[in-house]
Amino acid sequence: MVDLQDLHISDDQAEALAEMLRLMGETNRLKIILECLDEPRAVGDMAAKLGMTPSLTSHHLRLLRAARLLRADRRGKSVFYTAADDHVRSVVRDLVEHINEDAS
Amino acid sequence: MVDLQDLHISDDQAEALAEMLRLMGETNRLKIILECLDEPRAVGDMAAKLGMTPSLTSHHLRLLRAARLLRADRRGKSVFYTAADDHVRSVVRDLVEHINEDAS
DNA sequence: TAAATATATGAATAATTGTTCATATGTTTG
DNA sequence: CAAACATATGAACAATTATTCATATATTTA
Repeated sequence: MVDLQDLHISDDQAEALAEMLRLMGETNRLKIILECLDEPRAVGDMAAKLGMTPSLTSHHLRLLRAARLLRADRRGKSVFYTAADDHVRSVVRDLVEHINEDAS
Repeated sequence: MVDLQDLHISDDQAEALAEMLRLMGETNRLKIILECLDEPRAVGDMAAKLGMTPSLTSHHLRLLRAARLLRADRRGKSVFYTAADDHVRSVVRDLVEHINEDAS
């Protein structure tokens, strides 16, 4: 349970939070995040599954990586992306939970 | 606790979630949402506090209202905005919680 | 009812951002 | 080492979006 006071976040925190939300607020990127939330996914596989070019996928991945939402891990020719940490996983899961329980 | 399956949301849901995140992903709008999350706030008061013009504030409020994140309530000359429902409050609080506990 | 106050709206512009395409880099395999 | 494969990158362009400014609407008060 969150107290009212806790909602007063600093300007810097508001900007940081907004940046994270902005990154998640694009459908393609959100889908990418969801794809590689639980297990590492190769760039090409995601591109194919989500119907986008590898190039575009890579551009989005770069933003997500720069923001430390995802991390990259090369295995041979492929590069696998995963959620950077449990914090990210937790945030995204909470959001999905909310969407799912929202029957309105 | 969320099972892996729960993260597979439909395309429509992904778009809906992305739209919500996109709206929250702009610093001014996020601050507006935070302002009027717990108690109704007048447009002018928010504009003054957040250092933005009433016009711009109103434009943002229109988007938030259209997306049913906030609802408007006129009292005399002023219009007060509040979080549309507990779902919205809950989502935003969860996000703020995450930001606050993120000491990394 | 006229003036003052508060908010909303539309059009125009500025700024940001998503996408594409050509090309480069890194890695494996013949 | 050359060819093939996977990903990344930069520049250019397209699309979206934030902001401003002028003006309109709604409400109260003199």
